[in-house]
Parts: sequence; C-alpha cells; structure tokens
Amino acid sequence: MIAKIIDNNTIEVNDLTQFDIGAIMHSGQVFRYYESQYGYRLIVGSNYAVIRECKDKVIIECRDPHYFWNYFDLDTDYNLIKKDLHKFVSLRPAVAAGGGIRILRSDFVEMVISFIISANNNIKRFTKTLNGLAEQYGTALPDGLFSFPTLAQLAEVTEAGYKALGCGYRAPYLVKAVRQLQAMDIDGLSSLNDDMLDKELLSISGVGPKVCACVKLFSGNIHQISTCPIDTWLKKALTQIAPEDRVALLDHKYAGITQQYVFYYLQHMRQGL
DNA sequence: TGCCAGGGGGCTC
DNA sequence: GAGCCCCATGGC
Repeated sequence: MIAKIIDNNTIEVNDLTQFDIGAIMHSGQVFRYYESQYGYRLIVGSNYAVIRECKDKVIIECRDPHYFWNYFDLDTDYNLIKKDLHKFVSLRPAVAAGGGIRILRSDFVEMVISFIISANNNIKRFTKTLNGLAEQYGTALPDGLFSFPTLAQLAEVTEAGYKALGCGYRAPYLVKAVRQLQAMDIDGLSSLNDDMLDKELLSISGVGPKVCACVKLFSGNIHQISTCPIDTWLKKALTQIAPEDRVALLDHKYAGITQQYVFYYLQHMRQGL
C-alpha cells in the first residue's frame, strides 16, 4: 500500500521509495506551489493542499483527499515501472536518484495555458506570470492563495492583460487559445485516438509539438505516460548518460517517466551530487 | 526557407 | 560585469 486516506482531510503516504515530494515538486510538471520550512502549499485548479514530510511518511492535508489521491496517481505502483526500466543499465543511476517522482494528473486547461506561457521561457519568469494570472483573475482561496483561473475567468483576460503579466509576444496566442478551448469538447479528448488527439491539441494557438507532449503527459484526463516531451536539453541529456539506449528509451511505453528521472538526475549531478 | 518577437538565466571571457 | 546564446511557437 503506497498510501491511505485516514480521514476527510488527510492522505498519509507510507511508501517513500516511490513518493519523493521534493523531487515531484521540482520535476517541471507543477509550478504553483510555495515551499517553506513547514512543507509545501500546492494549488491545482481550485484545489489546495498542504504537504508535510514527517519522518518516514508524507502527510497531505486538503479538503478533498480523493482529488489529490488521483492527482498524485496513488493507484499506480511506480516500483513496478522502475523494475521494468531496470533492463536499461545506463538508466539505473537516474532511476535510483529520481525514483520518487510520479507523473501527476493535473488539470487540462491549466496545463495548456501554463505550457504555452512556458514556451521559450525560464521557470522563474513564467511561474511569476502564472501566479500573477491567478491573483488577478482567479478566485481567492484560504491562506492568501488564488485558484488558477477557470476558462470563463480566462476569457476576460485581454492581450494587454497578458502582456502586463510578462507574457510578451505569447499574449495574442493566449487570447486565441482560450477561445479555442471554450469551443473544444474537452471531456471528449480522452476517447480520441492518438492522431486525432494530436491534431486537436496542435490546432490550439501557441501549441506546438513540445507543448502538446507536455499536455498529453501531465493532464489527468489524458495521462499518456508513453509520451516524452523532447527538447534540445533532453536530447543532450540522453546522449550524455544513455547514448546506446537513447532510441529505445524515447520509444518506450514509459518514455514520459524516464524523461522525468533523467531530468531530475542531471539537475542533481549539476549541483554536485 | 530563415528570421523575428519579451526577457531572464547561464555561460564565457 | 559585459556580451553572448538559448528557449518553442507562429507569422511573415
């Protein structure tokens, strides 16, 4: 058992070999969180959780444990996935370092908008933009936090509004993307075949192959863990640590997870691990 | 086809 | 510490 819901407001995670909250938060799939000595405050859509590490467990406090159970993908045993990846010898150090990462099941609209803003941008800058967007157009939550704006709230943001938040030349894409999302059958996306899904996502203004892959991997309604967002950084990273397995890894049914392990591993190597 | 459009972070010198 | 490149996408 990875975790259990212990009351109406609490999830207790017991298996920390496959749940490393620090690694998850820093793995480039979640941006709206605040870190303090007490733990993490995390906002997803209009949901809010406080996450604390205590000794040999992690406590997730929230209004809706079932939402965050699904968000952290707690029905999936990532140790089975890691066992499967063990055959790639070159990957073993990365799996050992990043093995507590999970692929989150996040909100579709939030992922589309976040990754459009992230394109050709750096994390610090676009996180500031995302938080600004929430503060100006989202709904107030407890503790001085703000929900990510709903589609209806986003529809009120003008091109000038996006520019004022530092979106730069992405501003017109975002205005158009919100209109397209409003017209889209979002609930129907999960029943499309992969070609149709790609076509639908790539039709959104500001969404190219990289953003499309991120949305397919990190949106809870799609959660396609074979999808691997490939950028110049990942190409270099795989060439560096797993040149002989590079092609097989990118084509693997767990390519999306592999990419997270490699990302985390190299981040730590650069910090002198 | 190849360039440009915020702006900040990371790199080299 | 100044100058350089990088970043992912759409439009021209």
